[in-house]
Amino acid sequence: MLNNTQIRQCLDAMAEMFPDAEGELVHSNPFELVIAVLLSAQCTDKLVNKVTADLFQKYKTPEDYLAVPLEEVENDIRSIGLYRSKAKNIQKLCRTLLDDYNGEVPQTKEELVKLAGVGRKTANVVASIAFNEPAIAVDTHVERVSKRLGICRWKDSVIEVENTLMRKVPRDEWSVTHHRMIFFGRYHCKARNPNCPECPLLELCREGKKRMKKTG
DNA sequence: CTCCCGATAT
DNA sequence: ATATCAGGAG
Repeated sequence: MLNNTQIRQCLDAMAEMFPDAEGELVHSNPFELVIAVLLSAQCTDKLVNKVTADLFQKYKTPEDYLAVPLEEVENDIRSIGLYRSKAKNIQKLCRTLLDDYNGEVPQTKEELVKLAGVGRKTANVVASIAFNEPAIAVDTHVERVSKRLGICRWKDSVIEVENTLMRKVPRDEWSVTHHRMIFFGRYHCKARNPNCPECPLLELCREGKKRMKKTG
């Protein structure tokens, strides 16, 4: 496991590699962000942006998504994958916004996770990006990077990873760290073919050293 | 735990 | 062909 100094090295290296890391989901208000993040589950941001380009032209409000049959929403997001459950969740979420929140997106994580299709990770992303609430959303990249580097243990659950990061990273760096870890994971410490040979963190990375030994 | 599920990289 | 993609619900 890495000590606090080594974790600091990780954060600094990621900051140097990806100084401009930020969310890549295109949106112009909290409602669009919720829809975009919901759609992004098990799916790349690039593909989500391709779909929402048309989607957000057609559907501006919760009422708009409820004014058409479920099959029409399904069809409009089909290329995303998991489209049946996501379409159903979108309409259910819109119904809740109208019934319980006056058509607005609630601002706290506690309220956000009550919405259909919004779990812990999505709630963290929305709270962080739309409402400036410090949060570390643990997705597949954050989890993989944290475990490979040794910031947390391999067997840790998503919530344990999140708690460890919140404990080890200063609160005012949570959101930016979240984005940098995602960029680091997406473009450098990739799931399939991590770029260990050119990694500034190789010397303190247990997984990286193991891989370098294996593949030369 | 399983299921949802199309697009993409390898 | 197959693993993986900014997960969540049942």
